[in-house]
Amino acid sequence: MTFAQLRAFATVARLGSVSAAADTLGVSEPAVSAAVASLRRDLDDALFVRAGNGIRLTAGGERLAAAAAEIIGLEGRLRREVGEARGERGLLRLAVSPTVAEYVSAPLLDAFTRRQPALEVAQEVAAAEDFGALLGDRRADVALGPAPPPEPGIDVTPFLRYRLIVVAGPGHRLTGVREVPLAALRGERWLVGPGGADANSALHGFFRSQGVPAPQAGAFATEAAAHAAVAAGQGVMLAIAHTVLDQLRRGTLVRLDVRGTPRDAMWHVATLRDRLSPVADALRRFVTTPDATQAIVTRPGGVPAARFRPPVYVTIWSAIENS
Amino acid sequence: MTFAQLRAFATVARLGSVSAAADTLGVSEPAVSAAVASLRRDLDDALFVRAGNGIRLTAGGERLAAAAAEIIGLEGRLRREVGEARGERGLLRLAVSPTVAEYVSAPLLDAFTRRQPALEVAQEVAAAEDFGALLGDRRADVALGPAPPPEPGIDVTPFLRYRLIVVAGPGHRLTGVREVPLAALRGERWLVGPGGADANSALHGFFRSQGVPAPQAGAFATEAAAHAAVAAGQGVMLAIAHTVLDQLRRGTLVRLDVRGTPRDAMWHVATLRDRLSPVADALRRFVTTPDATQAIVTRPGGVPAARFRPPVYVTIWSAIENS
DNA sequence: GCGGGCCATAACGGTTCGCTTATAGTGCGC
DNA sequence: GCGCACTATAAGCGAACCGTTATGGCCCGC
Repeated sequence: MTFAQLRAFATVARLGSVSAAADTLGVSEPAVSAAVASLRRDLDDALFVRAGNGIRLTAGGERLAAAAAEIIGLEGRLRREVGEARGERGLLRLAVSPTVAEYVSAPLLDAFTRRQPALEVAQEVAAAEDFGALLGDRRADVALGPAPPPEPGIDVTPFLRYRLIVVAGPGHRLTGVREVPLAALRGERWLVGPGGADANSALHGFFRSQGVPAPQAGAFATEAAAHAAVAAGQGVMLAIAHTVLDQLRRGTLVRLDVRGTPRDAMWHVATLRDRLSPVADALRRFVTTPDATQAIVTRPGGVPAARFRPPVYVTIWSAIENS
Repeated sequence: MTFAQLRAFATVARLGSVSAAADTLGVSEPAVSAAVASLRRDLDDALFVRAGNGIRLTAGGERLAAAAAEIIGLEGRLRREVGEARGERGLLRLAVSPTVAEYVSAPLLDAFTRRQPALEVAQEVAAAEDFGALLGDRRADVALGPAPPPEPGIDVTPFLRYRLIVVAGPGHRLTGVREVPLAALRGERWLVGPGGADANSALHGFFRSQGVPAPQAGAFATEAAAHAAVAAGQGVMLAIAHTVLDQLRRGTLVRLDVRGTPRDAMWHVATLRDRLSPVADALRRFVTTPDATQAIVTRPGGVPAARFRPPVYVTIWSAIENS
């Protein structure tokens, strides 16, 4: 499999014709046909079949078309980035957990980049289990989130304590009751944000610690959307205290005094132990400063839109295992 | 540039040594050295320099390492996906705008996949301008969001009307005032969600329509977080009415009767005009049904976490332009 | 039925790749 | 200063790649 072959197939898939692809690529038709034949052999899939006066992609061909376009796009980005790297400003690549992406990284980076003007920051959202792989493959310089599993060569230090509390809508029947046992909430609908589906989420950990099997939760695309649903009385939720402070103060959410809460947890910063770039090291040291904590906890009215870059979600596939 | 060369360089970057990389790759040291030399020539960058008893990546080398790991990971995913495509259940690839990702796609897909059990859905978040490229490159079967710019071969049809209103925190000085001119809100802090930074966001369109230059907005990682900040009195915002219905009813947000609002807008579904897969066509038809509208507007308590897959953000690079 | 469009295969040459072994250059530490 | 560890280059060889022209098979439409 080569880039040229992928480009040939992507063009065929896009135009729906081998000869048209050969035309736009500026080569003869058998050249494209040979590229496809090579991919067919390599991937053991017909990729497309003739269908009357045209072709129809197989299921494998559909997926190859998508992946080929993505890979070719990445190759272009690669050339651009390496070309632009000469004498350019630094690039800091951050891996963050979904919750950090939603509540921590924007104010944190806003504060950090004010101190480091000529700096470009790219964010990727990933699960904490993948932080080690991302750092090891140099896809990220710094990772922020729950503590990843320990790994040789990876340095993990806590930087911010947060508390998890159970919140519900106003007027909940258990409002004001002290030391509610978790079992008393049986039958409640538990709501979670985007990271809540997997087995080592905060919710699962909390239930495990209380010896109660984890409930079937309702998932929302963001934590804040789950907060709003809880405020509307659609369920209860294990929330990060400082993200719901305003709502608690205004009474749109109420805290339930569930046994086992408040539950303390820490966000961690993970980096490679050695060969750390200066910017990465600066961020690693910055996150533990009071300034950083201040920026995160007293979240202001959003960061200036011009300085805001939404994070990018990624899926991790180990880079080395592939033949 | 070949996959083998990228794999060689990624291994060098990960291990910080050419000979160690040769060792783990099971080849001689000059083989790896030659691969690196070829990349150096190709990209016109030293990639790494010897630094005492080891190597140090250049800025270009850092970026290449990250991109190489990503490309190689993609190649592995490609092989897996094509291999698994045989006789498997269908795959529906969806491109959605940030707002659709936050408020529309989860309930919509939950309702849709109940009718189509053996279906896997992958979501990518992108700007509406890129919908055409994503569909053309076969990276997406269906796109949902604001109307993308018209393009030959792309079919765009509206499927859901929504209204934009201006909301503020309770007790805002302009509460109850009729027909507030936009100019009267000068000095207000405008808050936006993740899509609000670019020039053809809803906020920019609204200000343009009123002949007022767009303000410097405060950006949040999610729309819901911006709602919460508005409720806390940190600013005003142009919100999608049905996403703040509960808050308006409870009085945690109030609507300001700004001239030009409510402003109607439509979400559109975009597909290729021909060669549409059966599932894609089914979804295209489903989104306009009352069932779909119902599922979106009366957003329930989140979709079951087991059925939830967070969307993936992507950056678009045209696949064909690269040499 | 037959021409024409379209894709697949064959045969072949020039180039690059990927690997080897051998050897030269470079910087660190004793 | 010299050995040592590490990287870079050279030379050579087989395989794969990328392109061409020529030709065959298949399906559609006149």
